Amino acid sequence: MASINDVAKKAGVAKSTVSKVLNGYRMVSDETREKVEKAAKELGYVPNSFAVSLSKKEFNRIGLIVDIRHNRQFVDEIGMQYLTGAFERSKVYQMETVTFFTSQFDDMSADQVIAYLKSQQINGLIIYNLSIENQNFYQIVKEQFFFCVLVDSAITNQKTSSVSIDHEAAQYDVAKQTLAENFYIQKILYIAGGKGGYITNLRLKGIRKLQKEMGFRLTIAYGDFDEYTARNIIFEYAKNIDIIICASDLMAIGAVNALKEMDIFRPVCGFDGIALMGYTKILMNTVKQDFKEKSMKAFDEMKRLLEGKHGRHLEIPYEICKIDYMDIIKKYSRQ
Amino acid sequence: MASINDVAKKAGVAKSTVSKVLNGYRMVSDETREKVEKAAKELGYVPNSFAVSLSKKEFNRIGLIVDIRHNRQFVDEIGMQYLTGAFERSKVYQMETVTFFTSQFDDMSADQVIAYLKSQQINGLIIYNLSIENQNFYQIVKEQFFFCVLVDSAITNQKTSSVSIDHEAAQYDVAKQTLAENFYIQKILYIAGGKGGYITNLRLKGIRKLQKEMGFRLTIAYGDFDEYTARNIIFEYAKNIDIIICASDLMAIGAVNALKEMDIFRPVCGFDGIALMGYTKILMNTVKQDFKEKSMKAFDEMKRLLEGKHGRHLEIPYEICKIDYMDIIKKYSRQ
DNA sequence: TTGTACGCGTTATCAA
DNA sequence: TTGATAACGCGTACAA
Repeated sequence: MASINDVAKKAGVAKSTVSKVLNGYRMVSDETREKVEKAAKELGYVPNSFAVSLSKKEFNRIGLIVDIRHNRQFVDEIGMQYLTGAFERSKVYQMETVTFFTSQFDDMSADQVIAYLKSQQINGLIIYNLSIENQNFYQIVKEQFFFCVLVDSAITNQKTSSVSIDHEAAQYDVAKQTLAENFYIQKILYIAGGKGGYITNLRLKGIRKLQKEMGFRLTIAYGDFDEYTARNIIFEYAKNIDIIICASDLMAIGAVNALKEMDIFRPVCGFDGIALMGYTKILMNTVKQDFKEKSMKAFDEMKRLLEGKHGRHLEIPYEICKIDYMDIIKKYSRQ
Repeated sequence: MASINDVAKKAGVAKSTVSKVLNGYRMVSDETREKVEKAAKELGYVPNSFAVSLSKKEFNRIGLIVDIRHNRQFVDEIGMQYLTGAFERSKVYQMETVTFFTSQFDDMSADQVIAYLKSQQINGLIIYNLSIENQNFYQIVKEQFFFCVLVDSAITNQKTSSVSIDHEAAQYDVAKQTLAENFYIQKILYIAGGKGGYITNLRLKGIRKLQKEMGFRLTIAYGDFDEYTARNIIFEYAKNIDIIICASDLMAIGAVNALKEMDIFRPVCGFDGIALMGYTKILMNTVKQDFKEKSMKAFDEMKRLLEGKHGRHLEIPYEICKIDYMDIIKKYSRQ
């Protein structure tokens, strides 16, 4: 790899001059500029970004933390959209990005994680779907070791922003709509996420608010965002229930499939609007979010934090709809 | 951020001594070792990886190139598994990894891509599912600008290895098995991938080999690995066909759904073994690969190349099976 | 066993 | 307008 010294030698100038030319300083004669540019081109010179960072004392790298431990299909699809959104923005802002899956940190303490990230010169973290069990990152966020943007969690502090939809309102809306489409509803089964989880509690608040308004009987079970668990919950409760509201599409899919096996019908609604829903061929209400858009917003917010602004909460829109198979395959078709 | 100088000052030793202690040199007295370790700990010292690289002249970063332009669901699921596999290995080998989606490079020339990657100090590329249309990366691989490992393509040269299953044999096997399960098969429709694609041609070879052996009538259509396209192909051809062999699960899913709409039954088989298949509730033969395992093998191979070994082709095993919904949700359940 | 001095590739300052 | 030189943080011969 040709270095700036090689270019300088070839062009017959000092390396500081090369640096000036290549960084667009204006106080250079056209003659030397041409000499330098020619030499650089011929040598295929590309500046060493490590040396640039070192010299400029700028080490701005953003870590993308994707929680990949569970919710396989769910996370697959959403995670990929998160990444594409972030990558797109990182290119625009010329900020370097490093991707991590939380599973990489499973056997580390918080201190070790911090040391590891710092050694990689990371000073900003975008954390997607931080789950309550992830003690390490909760601590990292709280103690403000890095600038953080949380997607779908909602801690904010001086160095931390959060980006998410209004989970409470969304859960309220999707449930209400589903109820409106069905008559004689008395008993509702709500399959929540993980017990004690932040998002889980917000969504629970939404369903409770609706309960207060409409006065149905509410049974709550925790499905842990897990399809298989939701399935078993259905087997246990569904017979004496009129309708099932799920805190995620994946659990809703598990629920519908269990109902089919029981050979009974109950209306079900989900949450997230994942494409997988289309493949089940079941048209049910769900809360659709634009994950890529959300991720781009998160990146914008990171930039703001890096510029010294104070952390804040950002809300993004959602939509109640049904996911249709044909829409999905057409949307992603190459035709 | 504390630097090595700060540690040295605090410990009252020279920075070279600090370096020696922290890098495990043995020729240090216990006394100074303790002093240094204490100081480092108190300051929360973490070496600057940029400076380390610069000093050691080691810039080993591996770029992971994921082709994300199309095959949405397909790529979602598989891409994520590729990434987890690579990340796992990168941690073991202590090699830094940078993730790219090909869409980031869409508006760049090959030279620009090379310059960009080089400026990021990348000298190894693991390229997943390089499609024939991706001229840039084909050129990059061929002209050997970086050490490359191709997953599911098969160029090899001095600096390039490839890792894949035996596509020809796999296509042959899955088709043969599917035929064996059905009688009176005369006319076969083969929905291939992209015209002229490397993998597409290999799989075509497999089906043609079977045709020679068994003597059925073979119709070939190009589905472009696209579900929607496969669907339309079915509408056009399926009536006069006994069985449908697809070069990907996604196309197979599109095919089955189209058949259902036509209200006719035809045996179908797929290729890849993706989890999505389970959600369609259609039990069909497919070629199952372990994508994570494949990605780890690719990383191992990259390490080999970096050590100066010659590029080569690596074959990994596959399995003919049916993807069952219950297996899938149990496998990924947290219970 | 410890410290000095240099080099890695770059930018920035200041003198020429 | 250009060039020498000092940083940036670290590793490492080599000298002490």
